[in-house]
Amino acid sequence: MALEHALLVALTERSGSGYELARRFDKSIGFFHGATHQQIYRTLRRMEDAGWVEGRPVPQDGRPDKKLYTPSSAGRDELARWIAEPTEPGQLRNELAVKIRAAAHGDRDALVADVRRHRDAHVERLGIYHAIEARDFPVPTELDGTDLHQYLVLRGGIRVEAGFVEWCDEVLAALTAAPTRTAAPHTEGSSS
Amino acid sequence: MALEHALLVALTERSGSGYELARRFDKSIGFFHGATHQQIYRTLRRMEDAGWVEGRPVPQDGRPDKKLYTPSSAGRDELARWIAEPTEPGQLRNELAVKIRAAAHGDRDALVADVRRHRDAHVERLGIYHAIEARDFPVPTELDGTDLHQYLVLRGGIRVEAGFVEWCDEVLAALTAAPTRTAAPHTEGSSS
DNA sequence: GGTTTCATGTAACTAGTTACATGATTTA
DNA sequence: TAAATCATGTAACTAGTTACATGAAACC
Repeated sequence: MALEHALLVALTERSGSGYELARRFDKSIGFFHGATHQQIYRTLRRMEDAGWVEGRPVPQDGRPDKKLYTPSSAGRDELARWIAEPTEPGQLRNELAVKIRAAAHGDRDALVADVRRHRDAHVERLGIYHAIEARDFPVPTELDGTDLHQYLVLRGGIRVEAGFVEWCDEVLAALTAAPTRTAAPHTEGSSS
Repeated sequence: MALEHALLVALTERSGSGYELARRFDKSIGFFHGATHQQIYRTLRRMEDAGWVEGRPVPQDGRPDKKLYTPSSAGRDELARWIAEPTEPGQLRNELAVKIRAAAHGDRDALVADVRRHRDAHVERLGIYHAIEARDFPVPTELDGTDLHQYLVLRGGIRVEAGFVEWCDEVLAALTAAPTRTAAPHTEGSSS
């Protein structure tokens, strides 16, 4: 499981509560490993039981106590162990791809609309990533340490999102240019 | 859930047993939605309970009976309904990205070796996809119907894999060219 | 006075993984 | 004779999702 290790990385960079980690995940590691707050709370408790992190309750005025987690030396060892261990490339999952495969068995116009929605979503994400790149890493050749690693992950996000946009464009071009000859063209409301 | 729909697509194209579907998944839809045989068997039974498919036991000589599944009209309706429904772009998951973020807290050489392994794996997959493209789709402009949809999904696979290879190259160039200044360079066996 | 933020939690669920079992048949 | 293929299954587990609850504070 990588969530534990993703949390260890985040906590090594800065201690935090479950709530704070859920926030931080939304805008960095979360690009490549999302997690809901419930998952994070549960995993942090498991990690505490395993002795990888120490949770210290911090009373607060006006608002509920928070539990501040800090990695233990066992946690830091575990993180180093995991980094040294080879990772499996892992399975891609893409529902849109399954849908495109299914296109012959349903409403093609609806599919085209959905591909457009995906294209828009990827364009938006790409814009966010480019904005982060321009703001935080204007001179990438001088980067170093954690800054460099953050930048490289961001570059991965940019490549993946740009790739999806190009793929959506290719799919749209193919699906809108050549009407499928298996169904009658220009026919609205196909009856089964 | 998309596995049910992925199975419906596969069964609409050709009826098959759970075992056969597990095989087929390895080399087409499975590129974008892998599944183990247990998952497939379980899902097929659930789909049969829901009336989306009909399973007919087929006795065989010498080997165990197989159960041949065929989509029902309710299943075909469900597939059409699902295609018309918008899909969420969904979360990326990439363990290697988490590892790169973690690179400052572990053995950098081991990470570089792991990125190389990933690069090799993606190059290999890309080679497989290119081979399929050249063999099955030599003239993409003349494609049509299910053939076109298969081709478009394959194109997505090619773009994604090529993107990963380029990303790995970028990461390797950055991690091997500039030794991290946070740790002493040329030092073997970093003590904590 | 209604929404958003902070902060954590329980409970019930769906999805996916790993290990193991059966037993005949074909291939090396 | 050992391994792989065909074909399906049970059982136990880990991972992830969805819905709901609590309660004060700050913001509009």
